[in-house]
Amino acid sequence: MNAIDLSQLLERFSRPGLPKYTALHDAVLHAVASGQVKPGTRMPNEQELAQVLPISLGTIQRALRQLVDERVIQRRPGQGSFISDRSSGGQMEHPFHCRFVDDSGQGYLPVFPEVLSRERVSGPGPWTAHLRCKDALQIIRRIRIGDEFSVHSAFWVDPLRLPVFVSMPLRQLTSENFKQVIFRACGQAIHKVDLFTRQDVPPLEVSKLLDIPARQFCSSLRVQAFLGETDPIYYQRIFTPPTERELHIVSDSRAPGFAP
Amino acid sequence: MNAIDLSQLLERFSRPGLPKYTALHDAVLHAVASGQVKPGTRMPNEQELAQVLPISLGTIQRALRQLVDERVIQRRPGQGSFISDRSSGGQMEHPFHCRFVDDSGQGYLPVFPEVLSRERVSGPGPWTAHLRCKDALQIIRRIRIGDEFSVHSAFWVDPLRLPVFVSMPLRQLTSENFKQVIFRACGQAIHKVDLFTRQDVPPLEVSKLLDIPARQFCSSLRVQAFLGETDPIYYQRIFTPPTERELHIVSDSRAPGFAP
DNA sequence: GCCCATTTGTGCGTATGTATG
DNA sequence: GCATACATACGCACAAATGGG
Repeated sequence: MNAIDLSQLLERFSRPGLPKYTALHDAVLHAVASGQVKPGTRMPNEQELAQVLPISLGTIQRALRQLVDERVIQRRPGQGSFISDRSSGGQMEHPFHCRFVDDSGQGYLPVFPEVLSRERVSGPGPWTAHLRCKDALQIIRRIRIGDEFSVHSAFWVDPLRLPVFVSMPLRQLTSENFKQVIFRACGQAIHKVDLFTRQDVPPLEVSKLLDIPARQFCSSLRVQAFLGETDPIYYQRIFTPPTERELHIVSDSRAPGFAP
Repeated sequence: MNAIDLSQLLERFSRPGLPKYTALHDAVLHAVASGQVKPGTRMPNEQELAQVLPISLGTIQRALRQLVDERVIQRRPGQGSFISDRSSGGQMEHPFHCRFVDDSGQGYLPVFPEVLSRERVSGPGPWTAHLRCKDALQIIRRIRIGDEFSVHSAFWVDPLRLPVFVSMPLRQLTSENFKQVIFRACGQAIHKVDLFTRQDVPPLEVSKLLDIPARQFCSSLRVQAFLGETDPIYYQRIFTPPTERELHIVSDSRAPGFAP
């Protein structure tokens, strides 16, 4: 990753009204998300960036600090700034905001998504309150966790807003990371995600697909995702059958929030 | 909340080696956490702070920006900076990093904690891997959610590190917010919380306490909390009986993390 | 609708401290 | 000890949002 590449990326992500530190943040994020730079890669140092880019040192530091907060990069005095391997890693690493812990307790079980259907649906529906649009594009997937069990995912977006999900070939949809697709399409990262969980009996067709008894209680997870802080971008519902596997919620929550 | 009070607080939280923006951040946080300032209160403006405190404008802005990120304050151009009412509110608002959603879907069910026991326990135990100490102080609580059901909480800390939990009267322990206690004792906020959830059968005595059938599956939540980013400070295990109530995980996760 | 004071938000340039190899 | 590179901090200038007259 050299400063020239970043300079070009930066132009693409610069828009009038957008703070420079956000543009730089998004440019780096894109370079990582798209696989253009591999984990471990060293970035140009602050000084060089400040010379090559039309951004001052302090502003560059602010952008990099945000990337550190988000675990996208790591910075070490005397050494440099490096692309972190935790956040993106490879293709399609973690399908949710949560991941199932493997036997070691350190890593995560691999996931294998399979798209079952993609269609426009008319509202009102579960997505309506969050997305604030009547009709939606619905993508149903079955996602195999390791070689142990499958979860069922229903995903809704506004097709007018994200036509990319309509046009993208099904085959590609299978291997794509949805968050990454949204980031590429909107030029903005998903920052806020609200999770709601409870025990629930899934609809019959879901039980059938997951190959579990009818009326078997599952753990249900609703996901409300926002672009930036307030802008609803997708809605999702996931059913997980009973399993001994622990779900790690990456609640990296930087908020203090007082309570035991 | 005036600048003079903050100035005194700031001195208390200033330590050699500690960045000024952290000291200011912690001072404000303490003022909020301890209830000295009420939600909605207006803070002195940037200029005034920069004049009264031995901190420059840019540094003050950095501290305030962090507080905004953490939802402790809100800032509005042309108006000022205000203590947010979401984060702390009052006494003992949310007992977990998660809260049960009420009927309206907007608010949360009230919680009523009850301390069942507090004792030193010898390791190794569930806490050992996280806290990295053999012996621990264990606090068992039953927490009533609304008037509907109860959850069971086991909480472990290192008594050498947080003797306050040993010395505090039981009655006070009941009404205290544990995170707030830790903040007061350590002068530092809990930033990182790892959550792990799965379906599990609780021990018999837990089933009995929660008044549910033996061998009834419950939702189990493990909590690993850190002071700052890496310093383990407490470990907790919570059993929730089957309920229709949704648990809202405040996963305010600012990390982008790519995936649908 | 428009001007204006207030307050936050962004950005620059620079200086100095500190960790690493 | 020394060069490198990040970390903190300062002071300033101007832009942008808000609310009141």
